Amino acid sequence: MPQLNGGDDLGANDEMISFKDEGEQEEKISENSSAERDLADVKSSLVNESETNQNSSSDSEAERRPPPRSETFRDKTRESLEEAAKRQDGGLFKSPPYPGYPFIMIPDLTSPYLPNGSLSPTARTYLQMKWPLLDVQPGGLQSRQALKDARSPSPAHIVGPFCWEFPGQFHLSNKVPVVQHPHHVHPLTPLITYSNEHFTPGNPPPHLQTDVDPKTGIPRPPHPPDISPYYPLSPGTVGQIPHPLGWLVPQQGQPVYPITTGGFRHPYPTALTVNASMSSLLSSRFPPHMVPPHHSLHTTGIPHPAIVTPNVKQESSHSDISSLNSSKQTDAKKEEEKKKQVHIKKPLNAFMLYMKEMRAKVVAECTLKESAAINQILGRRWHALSREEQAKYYELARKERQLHMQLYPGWSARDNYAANQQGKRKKRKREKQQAESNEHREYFPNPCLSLPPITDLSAPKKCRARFGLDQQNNWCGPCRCKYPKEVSCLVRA
DNA sequence: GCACCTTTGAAGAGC
DNA sequence: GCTCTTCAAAGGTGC
Repeated sequence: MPQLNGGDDLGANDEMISFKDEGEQEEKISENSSAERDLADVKSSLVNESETNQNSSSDSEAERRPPPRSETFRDKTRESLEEAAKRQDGGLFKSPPYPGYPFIMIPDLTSPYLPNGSLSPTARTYLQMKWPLLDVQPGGLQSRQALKDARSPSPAHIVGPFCWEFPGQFHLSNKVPVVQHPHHVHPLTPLITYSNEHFTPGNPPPHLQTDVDPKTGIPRPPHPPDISPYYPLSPGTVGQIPHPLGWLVPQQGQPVYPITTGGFRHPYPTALTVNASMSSLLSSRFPPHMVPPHHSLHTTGIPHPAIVTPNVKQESSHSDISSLNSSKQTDAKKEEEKKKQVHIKKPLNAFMLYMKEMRAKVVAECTLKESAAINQILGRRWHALSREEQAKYYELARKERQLHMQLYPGWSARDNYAANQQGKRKKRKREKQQAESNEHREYFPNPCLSLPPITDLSAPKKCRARFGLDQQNNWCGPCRCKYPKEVSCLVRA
């Protein structure tokens, strides 16, 4: 975990290891010719090919990316560590780039409208800064439309294929039925100020189909005024699109803040100012597991994508008729829902936030669709990022964790361990690894030498973890010397 | 329908 | 204190 106050590591240790592994892996790949390596080569070449294509299409990025392995990330990390050692002052996070985030940024939008109904200057400035595509003019119809759009757009919305091609769709996760944020974008994403490239006006790539109204021929806004499965709307509130600030800013169409038909009501009540005391107060009265599953509302009344309610598909009917037809099923489902607890997701880490933002871009740049390959590219790009760029994501992730802690004080990552079919996956993985280990043992007397390159380095750690420092006599030979250079070999010496 | 792949990071488990 | 494992996202793939 990056030491937010203690230094400049930013997960540097792990990065060092990972980066080093990657380099060594490439070296070893050239030396070995097993079938697995060949497969890995194929995959790697696929990724490299994609990256090559990206380079041809994006010279600026190619210039930004460090030359392969010569000026390695390891070197950068070493320099940074030395720098941090000199400073001893808390490193990058001494003065976070977003002090008070997100609570300081929000008040500007908590009351985006002036009493006369026009958009407030601050909100206008914010919207224009965040989404230059928006034509936010004071008081005009455009401003209202802009704000309406602004309730949902985000970087991914504007450039990515995930937004308007699959509006209001659900995603069924491998593990738990998950209802996504309507537009597959993290609610904090719009608050990210570290990159403006996604906000650059421009036409989507040709292969990204713009949703065009078949009747008018006019491209529809990225988010059709459809009924959001995440924020169900009553017929009278159709067209009220969720705000881009997601769960941080209560939606106009949300049941928790109903809008009267008489006029425009102040849509952002004081509940918006979620602070620790309030959150703790509410949570003390209403434990997270007691949060009503509908609409993923937190005890504060604010929906959060981390709250996942199972079997919500039936709740997202797109018409009254279908809702009536499904009412019986819904009743039956409700009983099942009661049995199942609300699934609160883990907060996203820095890399996940980075992936979430950059995935659409990579998908657009490359023709790849497989997430596995895309993630490989993103992983390399992540390492290619400068420390300052990474720091922004680390900071954002830190804020997210803090917010998550405030919203769900009693939540623990351990809760989600059990949620995954009682460790079924864990067991399966363990069995798989055990089988692999046994396989290696069959052909190679020393398991550490037989493992693939990356795990080869971790293998000595396994001996240490398996037998402990006290029983080093049980360690295999290479483990004694390879891993604990400073421990085992010194002991033997 | 579900697990897997693939990435990094955070956090819990276990030794 | 260290390593290992799981889970976050994403969507194609295979069984």
